[in-house]
Amino acid sequence: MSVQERKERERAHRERLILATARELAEQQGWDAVTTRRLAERIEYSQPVLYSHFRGKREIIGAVALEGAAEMAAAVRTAASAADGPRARVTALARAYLDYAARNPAVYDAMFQLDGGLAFAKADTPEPLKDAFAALLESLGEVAGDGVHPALFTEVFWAALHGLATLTRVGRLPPEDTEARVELLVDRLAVL
Amino acid sequence: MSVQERKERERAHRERLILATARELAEQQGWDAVTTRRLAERIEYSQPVLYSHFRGKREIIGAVALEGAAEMAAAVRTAASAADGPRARVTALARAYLDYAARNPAVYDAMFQLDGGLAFAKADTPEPLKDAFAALLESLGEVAGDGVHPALFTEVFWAALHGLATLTRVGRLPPEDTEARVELLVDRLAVL
DNA sequence: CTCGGTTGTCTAGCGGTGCTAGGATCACGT
DNA sequence: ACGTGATCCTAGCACCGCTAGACAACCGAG
Repeated sequence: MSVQERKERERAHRERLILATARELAEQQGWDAVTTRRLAERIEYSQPVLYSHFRGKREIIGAVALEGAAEMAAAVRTAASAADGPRARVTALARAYLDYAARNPAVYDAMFQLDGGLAFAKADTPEPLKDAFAALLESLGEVAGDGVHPALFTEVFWAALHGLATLTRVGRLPPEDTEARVELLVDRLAVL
Repeated sequence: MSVQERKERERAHRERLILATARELAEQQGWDAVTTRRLAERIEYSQPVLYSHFRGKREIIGAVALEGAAEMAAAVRTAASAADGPRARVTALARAYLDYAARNPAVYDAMFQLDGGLAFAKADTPEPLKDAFAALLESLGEVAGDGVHPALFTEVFWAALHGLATLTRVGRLPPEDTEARVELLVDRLAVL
């Protein structure tokens, strides 16, 4: 069965190559530039090969989005765990979130702006997405305040971060004041 | 010169027809369904006519976005002016904002999700966009709190609303708890 | 070692997209 | 009545996501 195993390894390797290439291309030139033809050319295979790994372009975007969700969850947890006290934790979380979005705009787009064919707020929500929300909940739940459901508070805080990230990204909010906005958000929303 | 005037009237009328049709089609079947061919067919003209009014599809989306910004500014002002006291005003504003986004998802997409080729946070920002922000500022400025710049506060509050609107729209936040989220947001962010 | 069959890949093409060049047609002013 | 200029349409370009069908390369059995 060694032959089969080798083939599976190669196949998995190529799948990672596809995703890495798609992501790289998207970060460099935007998702519009990620066409199946260009992507195929970059990985030095023909177009149909892509379809033996993914159902279509949507699924490629979705796969990149899941990667991003896992990375972001890790980034948020790392930042939060390195901070002392609830206030520092929440601030670090917010900064880490916005920082990730700013540094990986294409991945963030894949997660929230584009249609990656992913389900949400349902039973069949992919694990990385649920875990990313859980990562936020871990630090935000403790500052929800009395009588406020931690999940509801997390949703609102998350929505605020998402709004800041997207509006900043499209140039509607000047990037200079990001730090001031984060402080205002944490000061007001969190019950410390 | 009456002939020329009549032609200009007809031309303006046709331009409104294009925008109304694009918007209707987008609300019915999403922006993906708004192709130049379908749009041309619906207005009963050939494709190139569209290009005598707009540079391309982007500009059509942009024009719909500007319409939407004006409408939303009006909706927000109406809601705010009908409320007594700062707290009721801010709550009404938030509800009006989210309500407009929920009732006109395609227009909201044109404003914030799609590339309508519009400039922001710059000198050449179109008037309706600046005015929509001004409409928010009018009611939100008075609850910014001491030592907080009204514009900065408005940006943060707006971002939170935008986040709630978009995350709800794509199914990431369950719509049932919208009211609870609005109350939490107003309670915490606004200084009453 | 040969050979049948499976597995994998590519070429070619379909219907659709946004956009445009060039010709026909119509309505106007003289 | 007629030349002229504006207006509109037909036809086509290059590109898109996606797929059918031909072809080659490899595997295991005899």
